Amino acid sequence: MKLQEQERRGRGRPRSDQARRAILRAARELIRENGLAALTMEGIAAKAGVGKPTVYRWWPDRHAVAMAALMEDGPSESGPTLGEGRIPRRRLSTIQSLEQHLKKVIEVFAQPVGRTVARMIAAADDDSELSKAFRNHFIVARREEGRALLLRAIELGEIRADLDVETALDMIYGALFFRLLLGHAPLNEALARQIVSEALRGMRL
Amino acid sequence: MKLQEQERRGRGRPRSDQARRAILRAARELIRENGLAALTMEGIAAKAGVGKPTVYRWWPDRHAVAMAALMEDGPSESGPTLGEGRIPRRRLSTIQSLEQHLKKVIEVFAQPVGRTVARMIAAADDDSELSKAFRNHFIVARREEGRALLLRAIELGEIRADLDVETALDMIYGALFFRLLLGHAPLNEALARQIVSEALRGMRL
Amino acid sequence: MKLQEQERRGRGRPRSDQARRAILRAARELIRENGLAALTMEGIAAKAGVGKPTVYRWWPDRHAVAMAALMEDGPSESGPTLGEGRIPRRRLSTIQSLEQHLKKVIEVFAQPVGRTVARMIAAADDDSELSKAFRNHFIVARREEGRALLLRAIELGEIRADLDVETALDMIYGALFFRLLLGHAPLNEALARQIVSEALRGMRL
Amino acid sequence: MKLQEQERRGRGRPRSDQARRAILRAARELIRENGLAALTMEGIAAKAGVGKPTVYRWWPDRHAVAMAALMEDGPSESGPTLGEGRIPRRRLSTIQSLEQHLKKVIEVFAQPVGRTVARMIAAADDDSELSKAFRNHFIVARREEGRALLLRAIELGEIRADLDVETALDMIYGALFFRLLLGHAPLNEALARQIVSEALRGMRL
DNA sequence: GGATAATCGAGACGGTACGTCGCGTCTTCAT
DNA sequence: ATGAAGACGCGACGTACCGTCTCGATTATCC
Repeated sequence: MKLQEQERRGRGRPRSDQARRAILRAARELIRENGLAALTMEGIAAKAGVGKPTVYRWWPDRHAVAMAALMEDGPSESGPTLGEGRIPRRRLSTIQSLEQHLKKVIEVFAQPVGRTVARMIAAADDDSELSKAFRNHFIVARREEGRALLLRAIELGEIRADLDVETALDMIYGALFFRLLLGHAPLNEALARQIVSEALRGMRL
Repeated sequence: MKLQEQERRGRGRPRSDQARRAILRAARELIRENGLAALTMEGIAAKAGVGKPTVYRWWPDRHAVAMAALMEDGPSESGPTLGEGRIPRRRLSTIQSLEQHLKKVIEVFAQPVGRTVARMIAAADDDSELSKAFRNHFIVARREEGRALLLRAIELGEIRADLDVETALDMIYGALFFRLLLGHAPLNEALARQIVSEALRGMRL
Repeated sequence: MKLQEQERRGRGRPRSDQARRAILRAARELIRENGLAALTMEGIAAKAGVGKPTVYRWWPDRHAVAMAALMEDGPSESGPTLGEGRIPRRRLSTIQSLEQHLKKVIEVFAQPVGRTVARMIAAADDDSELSKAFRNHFIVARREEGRALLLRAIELGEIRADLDVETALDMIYGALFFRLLLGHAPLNEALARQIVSEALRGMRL
Repeated sequence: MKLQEQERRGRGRPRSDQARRAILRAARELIRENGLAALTMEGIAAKAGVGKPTVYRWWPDRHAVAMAALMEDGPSESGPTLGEGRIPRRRLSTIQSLEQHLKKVIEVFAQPVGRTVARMIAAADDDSELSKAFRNHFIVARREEGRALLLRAIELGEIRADLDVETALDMIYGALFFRLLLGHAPLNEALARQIVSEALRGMRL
């Protein structure tokens, strides 16, 4: 990261970070107001009080601006649910922590912006760096939290050691994603409990 | 219902089903050739040898045409995997049948059109009848097959009777969907086995 | 004429003169309401409660319908201003009659429909029978009245006998037409007097 | 006025006069090739190698483009027929000059483009600035030449001083217009002589 | 009186052009 | 020499009418 920034240094006057922030702020508000489909580069530039070429200088298309905008203040990190000293403090088992974690994830993604984020991830048909970063920011990071919990649970002997962790994670987070995008059943906190409960029976020693 | 239909009949030139089919055929080919993003109403009309208003007379936007087109000859039904007489013939347990079924689903959705279908489902942010029909056609119908298999398995005593079938189904199919849309891991036949295997341990008596 | 009508007779359902009248009536009202430019075949058919093909069966395009409609109840004939017994009765000289005649013509064409008629005549770039009939109905017929008056004036020795009647008529009616279409000066009754006055000095013995 | 112009300057890319000229040129050629009725905004834009919005940025509709196009190189000015030193040189009386002038006007308007121009003037039912400019360019300017000639003739004692010049001008030019638009009689050079001759008898001392 | 046939209202059809919107690029001026 | 402003070429949008056609229903003449 730092290397990239340093590479950029030296050539000409640095770009106005103020313009960049105005653009992202405008994009964010427009998405909230009218949804992703109604987001246009022209609208962003106009709302940000910025020329269109300035927007294009930073991002190649509206999708990229939207991703950047949502990553800046989208659903916030769910926080350090896995603090070393935290679990003992609350006397939560690792599995209970997983359920708590899933509840938070559900809470975030059940909101309008969360749904937008999920749709953007699903709809993206490219493999640009930004797309990867976006997926990583919103999904993979959470899945990593889940993985850490599962590994810790194995370590602690709460679940069986020969668990296929990757598949288990896809089943857990996939169930959330599936309900969110399909809409065939509610995406509420009860789901967290149900998922953990069902998964647990398969993961028990 | 009948009254409405009767009211509608008899007046004016009837809609040309030939035009309808030509439109869907053109849309299908265009999607296969250039992908969903490059699909335009104008292109569809031109390729179908049809006026633009005729396309709009049938469907409100390109998304709807695409859905209708893919539903007409998208990934075909995976077939009657649960025929009464079939399972004994092949000597497959219900759970083995589920794995076979998942393999077929994966096979279909791993193909380009399958990915397109999945993205369309995920990206749809409306609840129109067509959207529901599309989801039903491609996802819900398969999930129903899965449910039938699980219920049969319960009946036959292959898995525990107090299983939360809905959650289990969301975990199974969600895992597929998740991998397909996130692309963080391959969507291959091995996944079917892994999913069933992991899920099974939780579903055993 | 009768032969043509007899030739037309046949087996099928005869054309509905009621439909014809409804079409012309609708066209007339639409012209009055929104002007000629806003007149459409669809609008006419809808307003007349008639199918489009029925309109096309009678007239080839909207211009033709408009002409037919305006000819049916456009500016009415200015009446028999040249009745043999009428002039003596009113003790008007032929030239005074000409002025009266021009006043009536001006009165008609100064109205909105009159302006529409004039524009239609000017804008027509075809030489169809209907166009000729239209010009004849609204312009030539009046010019003929003028010619009759001039010829009579010559006969009576009110103006010189070697007058170029055709040119004189074009100058008289052309002046009206010119003001109407150019709009550079008012088209009012005073003009009738001015035209006759100026023309007369050139037409006197 | 100057303030408005100054306000407008400096911001943004200036309008391309090259595009403007290409549009007018294309419109002119299309009118000559297929006539006014076949002129479309789309055709103009395509032929000019310009986007449709650019055409609309300059003119509101096809009529306006046509007017602007014809004004740029329509029938050229008939030239300084009333040069101070010219009349004596050619030993033409003012009235003879008027006849010459009318011949030139006739020559121009008897050509296809001249007829188109006349029809456009007649058909225009608005009072936009452009319509006025168009009428002024093609008709009023010539009528002004005629007025100058008549006024000079009065000055020189060639015609009577109490002539109603405006009415006389309308009769003279109206006769041309009338024949052009009605087409009931030829619009040729003989007409110039006839008009002047007939008008003169009324204008003589 | 039944068959035949042209017309009727209705409205979908293949088209053309409309006028607008947004794209991504460019050109100019002010800072 | 950057950045806002905004025009540019382009292409698709969704709509309005065009003039034609295909329906079922109606209304006349002819056999």
